[in-house]
Amino acid sequence: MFTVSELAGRAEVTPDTVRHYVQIGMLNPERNPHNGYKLFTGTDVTKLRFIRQAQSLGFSLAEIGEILNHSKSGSSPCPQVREMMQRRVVENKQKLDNLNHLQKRMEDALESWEMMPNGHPNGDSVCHLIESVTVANSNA
Amino acid sequence: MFTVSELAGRAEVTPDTVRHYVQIGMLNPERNPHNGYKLFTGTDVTKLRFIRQAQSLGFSLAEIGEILNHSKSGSSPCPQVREMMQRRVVENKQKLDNLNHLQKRMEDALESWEMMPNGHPNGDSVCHLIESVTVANSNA
DNA sequence: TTGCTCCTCACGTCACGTGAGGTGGC
DNA sequence: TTGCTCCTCACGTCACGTGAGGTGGC
Repeated sequence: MFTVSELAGRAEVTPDTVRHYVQIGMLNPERNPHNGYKLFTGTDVTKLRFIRQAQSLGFSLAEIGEILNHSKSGSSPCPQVREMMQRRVVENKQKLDNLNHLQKRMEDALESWEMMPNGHPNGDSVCHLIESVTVANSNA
Repeated sequence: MFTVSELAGRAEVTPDTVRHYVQIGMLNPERNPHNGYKLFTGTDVTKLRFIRQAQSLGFSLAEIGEILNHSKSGSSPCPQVREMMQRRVVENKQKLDNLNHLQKRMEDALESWEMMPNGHPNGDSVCHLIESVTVANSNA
């Protein structure tokens, strides 16, 4: 049985992260009846590492929670995971497109600003540099 | 003078966004003494459009607030804006790198999973698909 | 009177980090 | 007794969106 920081060390997270996961129900430790300390098992180590691994693949805690619930019933979460991952790939591609567009707009702006003087603000203008940029249709 | 939704319409934002900006002090309307309604000016339209424009370039409201404060003194915010934009370009490049790495890891994972069977969870494993992926050093 | 808009709280989002105030273990 | 860890609130982060409950304008 491990305490909060023993578990945290084994999965390379902070103790506060462990406490957070307990609070939102991702981890359900027993308690030491003498002092209320949380007590984790080897399975919790596996579970916590799994959570971190899944996060590094871009899954949200909510998604990981679903996978965990599914696997509690003993059935394989794998088909579900394959589907979720496919959705995530598509979403991330969209995000990359947005960020690439943003990057281009920022670089173009910087370049065109090189030739422009510094203006002074008035009621009709705050900073003509920013105002000179073409309006975006989509936010990043 | 414009009401909340008249201003909102002129800058293509929702009335709730306008109220939010008032609450955090980005916009400081006068009040109609008879009913407490917020009253905005043409300068507020310029300002709100500026805020949206800057946001579309990736500036945070806090950064935009700084620019706005600076320009209130009548001095040019432009040199500051050039610097901030350069920082943002670098940061965004970093973010793009992270997301590209994530995308590659996700696509590689999906591909390698095609050959793998669906496993069943136990105390040592939750989903071997996810666990089979190489651990990431940096989170996205 | 109806229907639209306005007003002010105040909570929810996402995944923690960071005090605050107090206690157990060695 | 000291120093480290543990515990439980509870607030802050970012930029709003969304009720809740009530009022003004035409």
